[in-house]
Amino acid sequence: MAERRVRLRDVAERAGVSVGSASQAFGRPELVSDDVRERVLAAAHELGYPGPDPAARRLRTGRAGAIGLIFSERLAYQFTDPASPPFLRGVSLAIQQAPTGLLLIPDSRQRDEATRLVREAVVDGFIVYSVPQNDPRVEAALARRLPVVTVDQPRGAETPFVGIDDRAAARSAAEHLRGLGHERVAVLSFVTTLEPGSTLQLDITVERLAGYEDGLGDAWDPALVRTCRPNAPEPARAATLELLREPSPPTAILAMSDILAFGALEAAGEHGVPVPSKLSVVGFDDTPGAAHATPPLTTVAQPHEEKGRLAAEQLIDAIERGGTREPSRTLLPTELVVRGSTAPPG
Amino acid sequence: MAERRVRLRDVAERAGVSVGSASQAFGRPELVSDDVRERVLAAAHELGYPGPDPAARRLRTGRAGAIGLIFSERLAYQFTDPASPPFLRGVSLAIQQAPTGLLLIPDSRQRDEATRLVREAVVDGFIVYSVPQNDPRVEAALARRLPVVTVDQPRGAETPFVGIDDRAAARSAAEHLRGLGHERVAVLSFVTTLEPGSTLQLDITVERLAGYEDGLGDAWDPALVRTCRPNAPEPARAATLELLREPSPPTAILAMSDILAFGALEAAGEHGVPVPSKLSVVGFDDTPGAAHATPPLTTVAQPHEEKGRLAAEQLIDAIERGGTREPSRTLLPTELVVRGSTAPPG
DNA sequence: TACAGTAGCTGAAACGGTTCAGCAACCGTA
DNA sequence: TACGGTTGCTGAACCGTTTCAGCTACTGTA
Repeated sequence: MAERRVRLRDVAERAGVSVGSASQAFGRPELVSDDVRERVLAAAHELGYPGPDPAARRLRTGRAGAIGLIFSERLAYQFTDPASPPFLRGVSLAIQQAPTGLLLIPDSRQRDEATRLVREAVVDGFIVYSVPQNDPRVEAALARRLPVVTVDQPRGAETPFVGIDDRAAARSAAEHLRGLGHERVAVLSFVTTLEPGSTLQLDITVERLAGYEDGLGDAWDPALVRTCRPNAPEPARAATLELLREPSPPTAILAMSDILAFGALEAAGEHGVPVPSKLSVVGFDDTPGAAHATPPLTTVAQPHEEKGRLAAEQLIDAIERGGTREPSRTLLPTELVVRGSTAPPG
Repeated sequence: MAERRVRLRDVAERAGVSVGSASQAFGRPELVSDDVRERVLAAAHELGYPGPDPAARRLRTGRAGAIGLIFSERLAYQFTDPASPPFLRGVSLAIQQAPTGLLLIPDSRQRDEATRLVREAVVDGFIVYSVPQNDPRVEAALARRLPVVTVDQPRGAETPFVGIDDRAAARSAAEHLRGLGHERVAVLSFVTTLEPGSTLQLDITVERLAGYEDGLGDAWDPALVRTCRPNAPEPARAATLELLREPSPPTAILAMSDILAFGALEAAGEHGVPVPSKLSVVGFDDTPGAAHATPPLTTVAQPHEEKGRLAAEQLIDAIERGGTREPSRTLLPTELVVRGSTAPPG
């Protein structure tokens, strides 16, 4: 079967014109006469020509018409994180303006498969979204010599950067609890490196821990820090139950995400500890569910959508300007949103 | 500035080998001697060669290494719909196996811009996700003569199809209310066509309306159908308030999405109508928030993630098999999840 | 020493377009 | 009639790879 693919050359031949004219008929119709254009289009139709091959056009013109998005975690997992949709919404807003496509690059179990995908992506630039330090995919992206914009982490990337001041944001949450009078404050943390002992460090975890420590001052107690993996309610629930069962349980909990905070609330309910009178909980992200939780969650709001939009806009801008540009650094504001899940220790 | 791009030819020259060998050194290292491979890699390093150009490779090999995803609505809006993340999670699961990239194709204000993006996408196939009938982007995708899989709608697509039986699912929700004894049942519906009077029909809306009618039987009253646009709580809230203010208000509401149902719950609260004792509400989708709503929402669960996974798997399969295949039709099961938002009329 | 077999390299032909210099034909004007 | 100016078409170069037929040089065996 598989009859030969129809090429522009075939169309030109059938229409009785040169391939050059045939190409114009599709790409720059104003350059050819009506007569030629119609003949070409008719021939294309008769032959079932699917239109100029994108790959070939790309090769010649040098523009891919898409930007690549490199995520931290497995792609599938990424879509369980409530922070992703607003971020992607922001990115979408920007690429609809261009307009340009968005290529999601999945992670893969094998590290080298993953970097291969980065090397082979047909894109004009990359957004690196919250990726650990020393991730080989970032190096692969940089090696492509295309414009790259980093979001959230890695912190030290030699590219334009868009993010928040995680340390200050975490500090504000901790100070809030401290101001209420809490002395025993536990922390539900993300992992600090992706695999134990690896160099794949997650900068924002480190930053936020530092911020919590800043804000808690002498109330900071490393023994009350629990690492939750993955970022889901269940591990947080388990960790919280464990904390509550201790001889002198914490009176407040700082969670690095709302998701973790939800797990904590769940555990408190199960254990019969009323929130906020006996236990205060602070989240991070201000996801849509936070306001509707019971009790409504006190949390640190950060502008996910804005991050996505700015990152994509900066990238598109860099692509259009032809790349080179000194690394800029955009830190967006965060805000502590005080709701019903925090109160003085009771 | 802009020193000339480094090509494989330059690397070969520097390493003192033919371009053929240089190509092998990258792509099929087992075919060249260690000596050549090392010389090539060293030369590449010295010259700052970013690796074989993906566009050129694609042209030559004929594989794009990515699949395209065509959404119904503006991309940005799409990420406000809670059904999208699980769907994308399913797609991600499948493409991580391959592995292959996922190109999101944004809609654009101008219709022709949008179809241009479809025509120019460097992909091996398309997933059409919940797109209206006669959408020109679907035609553009079909014209590419690449494998296409349709999800949800358009219903009549001449491609493999993955979806649910929307009519039966809606009927089950309506029958539930009917079984509880409700006589006056309102419906919060999606729009039926994208623009008023256009031929861009949304099949699932039509199907679900038919299902509601089936299930309600003689209790079906077209005057109690309200169209909510967009799919967001606010329009549903407004419509519900309006319904509740009528002389003889409905005792139950069928909503085409949980999002709409949430708006209805909100309105009921505002209007002082207790749910479920004075007003029953049924949603659709069983989104994560449904179980935690107050009261917990009775809703029709549908397997979004499964849809995404199956669609992507079928597409990848078709691509690997070289395309041709008779259109299959996969209808996934739905389930009415009865929670606390429905009760006999009181 | 002769010869078959193998490993490794070269060179050129695709892949399917876009772009552009150059040319032919035609127009209007003096 | 001569001539500058348009308009529209052709043909070929080029984009940067991969692939493969064919060649060379070497290895091992009889």
